[in-house]
Amino acid sequence: MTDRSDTSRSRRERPAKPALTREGIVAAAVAILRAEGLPKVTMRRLAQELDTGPASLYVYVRNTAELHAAVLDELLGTVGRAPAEGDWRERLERVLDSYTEMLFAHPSLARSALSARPSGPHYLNLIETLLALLDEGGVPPAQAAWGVDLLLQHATASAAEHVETASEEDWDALRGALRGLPERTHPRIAAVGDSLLSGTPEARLAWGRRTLIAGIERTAVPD
Amino acid sequence: MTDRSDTSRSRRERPAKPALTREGIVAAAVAILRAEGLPKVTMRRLAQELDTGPASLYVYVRNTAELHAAVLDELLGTVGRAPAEGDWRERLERVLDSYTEMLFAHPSLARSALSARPSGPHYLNLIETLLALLDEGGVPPAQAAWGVDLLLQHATASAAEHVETASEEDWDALRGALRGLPERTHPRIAAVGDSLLSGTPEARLAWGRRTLIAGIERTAVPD
DNA sequence: ACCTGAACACCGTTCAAGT
DNA sequence: ACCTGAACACCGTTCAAGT
Repeated sequence: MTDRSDTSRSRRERPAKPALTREGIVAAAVAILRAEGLPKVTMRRLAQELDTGPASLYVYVRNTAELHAAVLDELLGTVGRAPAEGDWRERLERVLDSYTEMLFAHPSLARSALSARPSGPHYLNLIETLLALLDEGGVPPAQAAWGVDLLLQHATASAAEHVETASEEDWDALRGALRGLPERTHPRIAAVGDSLLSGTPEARLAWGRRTLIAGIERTAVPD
Repeated sequence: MTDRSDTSRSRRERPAKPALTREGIVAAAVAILRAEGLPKVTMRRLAQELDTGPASLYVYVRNTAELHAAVLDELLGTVGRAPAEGDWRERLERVLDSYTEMLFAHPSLARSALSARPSGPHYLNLIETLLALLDEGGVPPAQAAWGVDLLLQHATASAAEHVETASEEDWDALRGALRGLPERTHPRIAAVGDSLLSGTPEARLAWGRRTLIAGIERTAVPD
């Protein structure tokens, strides 16, 4: 079944092995991400894919976190620019939607994006686009700046929540716990019923976004 | 220097070794968390602390994720209840503050809380408290239910952003990238200047919270 | 039922040595 | 300067065997 055996080892049949450069490394990392997910994008696995040892990668990449950040910015390339039609609200939501969709496809990347502040060119383009849309909507600059952070955090965190770490069982556990609570000790939970868990991810995401925008429009930043 | 050598190995000088029960395991995990942070709270390290092999822990804990969730709920015990004084807004902010403070002290726990939906008793108490405060503020139940999720996500994500993974360098990188952008291609970023990175974490957190609450108060949930 | 030693299948990162 | 083999110091989880 396994074919990394002796007989096939020396045949050169690996298709399009990327060069050992930063670009080639990132390209190979994206390929592994697409095929098997971020947890498999490890230094060792990547080195194997590039027919070298893990130590070689450290010439081009500081560490695993930086590698993951580079992968994120690469995927962000598909998101950047704003759509041309609709009023600013619609367009804002569409840009955020495209960012979110990308992250929903790779939740573990969202997770890493939360702690490793991205600063790649595609990320900067996204910020520029969002700022322009909020400006068009008449949101004061300082408020818009902090607002962009909040909107991106919301999208990123929502995606990160979907890493598939037995999370179906977590949900069942929470659902069960909520239903089993006596009204006497937890009256408000009983009162809201299933609302705590209702709605599709998309519906909750859209509501969250509208809620954030409504707040951003009317909450001034401190001096 | 190292004293896990032969001579000291058989002396029993470990203070207050917790019993091999779920409670004892969680207690030991919390102790390691407090002393050395979540990354050190591993099955192997924990087993070592409890003078046993890692395999023994699997009788009481399904896997590492479940262990971390149990640790989170344990620490959540210090947060639960609402303060008695002030109007609902002040009290809401204080409860969220106490939740946030705990997570800021353990950012990696926040990170794991984002993907492993908590469902422990202390977490349920926190939800109940937040729902009661929003109800007191006149927020419709369904809106409050989704709002609680948004508020907790904001607090958790903000804490998770602070995992110390060379993040000082990330910040510098972002700051430098923002400053180096030509006004021609990125006019809005140039226009908002330092606003994108301004403010203390506390100030941004407080603004985010007020922004969220303002939005939650006036954004209806879809039917 | 509970506990364990040993094994399987991995990790990130560093460093001395080579080219 | 770039690249590497080998090592160091770890991981989570399973399983057959013991009590």
